[in-house]
Amino acid sequence: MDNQENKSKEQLILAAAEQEFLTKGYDGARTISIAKASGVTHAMLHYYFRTKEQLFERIVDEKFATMSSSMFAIMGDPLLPIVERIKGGIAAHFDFVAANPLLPRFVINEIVSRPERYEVLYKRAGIVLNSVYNGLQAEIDRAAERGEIERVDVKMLFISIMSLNIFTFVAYPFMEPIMGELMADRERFLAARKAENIETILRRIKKQ
Amino acid sequence: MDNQENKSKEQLILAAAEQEFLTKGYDGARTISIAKASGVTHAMLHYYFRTKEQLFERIVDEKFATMSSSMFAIMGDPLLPIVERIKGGIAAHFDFVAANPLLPRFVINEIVSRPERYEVLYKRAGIVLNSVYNGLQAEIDRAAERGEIERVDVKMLFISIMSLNIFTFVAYPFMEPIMGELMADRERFLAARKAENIETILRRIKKQ
DNA sequence: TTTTGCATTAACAATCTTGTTAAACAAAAT
DNA sequence: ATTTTGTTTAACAAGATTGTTAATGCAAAA
Repeated sequence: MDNQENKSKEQLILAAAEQEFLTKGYDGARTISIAKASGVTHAMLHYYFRTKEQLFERIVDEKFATMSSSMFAIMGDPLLPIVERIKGGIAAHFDFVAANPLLPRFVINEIVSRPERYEVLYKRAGIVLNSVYNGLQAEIDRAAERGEIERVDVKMLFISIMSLNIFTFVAYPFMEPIMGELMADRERFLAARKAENIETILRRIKKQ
Repeated sequence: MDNQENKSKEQLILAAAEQEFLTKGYDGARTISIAKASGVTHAMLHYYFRTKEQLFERIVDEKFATMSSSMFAIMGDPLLPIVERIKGGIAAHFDFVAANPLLPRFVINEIVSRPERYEVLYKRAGIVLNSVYNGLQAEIDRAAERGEIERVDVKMLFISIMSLNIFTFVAYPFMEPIMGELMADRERFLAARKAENIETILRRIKKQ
């Protein structure tokens, strides 16, 4: 037992479940369609994961972890000078979201539809992030005092970066048809968008 | 027949349906729970709207119209000088989204889950918006030639404005618990955020 | 070889959800 | 007064979806 075949079967179900849940959400997902997509019988899915709920939680846990690590990407490389650091942070975060384009919508939908469930998880994440922000805020304040950049609130800056980067992907299907040629070539558009987001944020912190 | 009582009953169902669909989406919504919320029997809901699908479409139509008019708000007042116009456009759009905070997530989710359904609607909207953009782009180009502002792509600017304004509300439940005191007072935070978004965009177009 | 324990299947049970229908009802029109 | 028209209710039908179970297979351990 517990051989490669088993592992692989469980993995197959998880992979199919991830796809199904990320695109259709909990309510839209069908266990039978997950089973079909992973090539196992419907009963097998329940044998491995007992309930749809439990299968879903496996996916949610992983996705929440991925999501929070994406937020640390914005921090950038602490060894670089502050402007370079922020520049690299934006780019890293953008690439992260580009590699997981379905993630933000999924996480946001999940939190909106069952907020109580994540309260505990959240309070903790909030505390961790807060101390991390404080460090960066201190560095920004020092740079501002040296006259290198404008004095800004790091949390506000983070929200702006996330807004610009995430919205690009969350709203892509919404905007693609109404933006004409600008978005016709996806790769080209994403590269332009990434540069635009960096430019927008750098101008925000530039000393005037 | 067709008296006030009837009108009011249909309206009650529509109001409850709007709330249910906007918060839970099509799959998560239950006709029986809409009926309960509006104080009519389950059969009555079907009597008035035949199917869940038809009831949903009534809501979708209205919401899509609201959404597209929100996009025109970004245009601002054509009589003002360009910088003031953009400033006013951002503020108007922000207020619009603030008044309909559930709208963007609903529209995006709907488009992602059933894209084919909105293709036609979309191609038309795209054409309209395109010509509108062109007008504004021309004005921006003239102002840039006079050296008043930086030369920018108006579509990119629009995406940035939408990103900053919409993400604030879409991700509010996600960020509220991890941003600590910054978001503790909602009114205060939204006012600060609105100012921050305007500042960010104005700096983006400022001549350096 | 027999036993043990997990894996697998097929059939089924229970519940939920949408949607229908027939009958009762109310109000207005004839 | 009776017919007509639209409203409301209760009961039910149909189908989908999740989850269970009993029987069987199969591979390793004893």
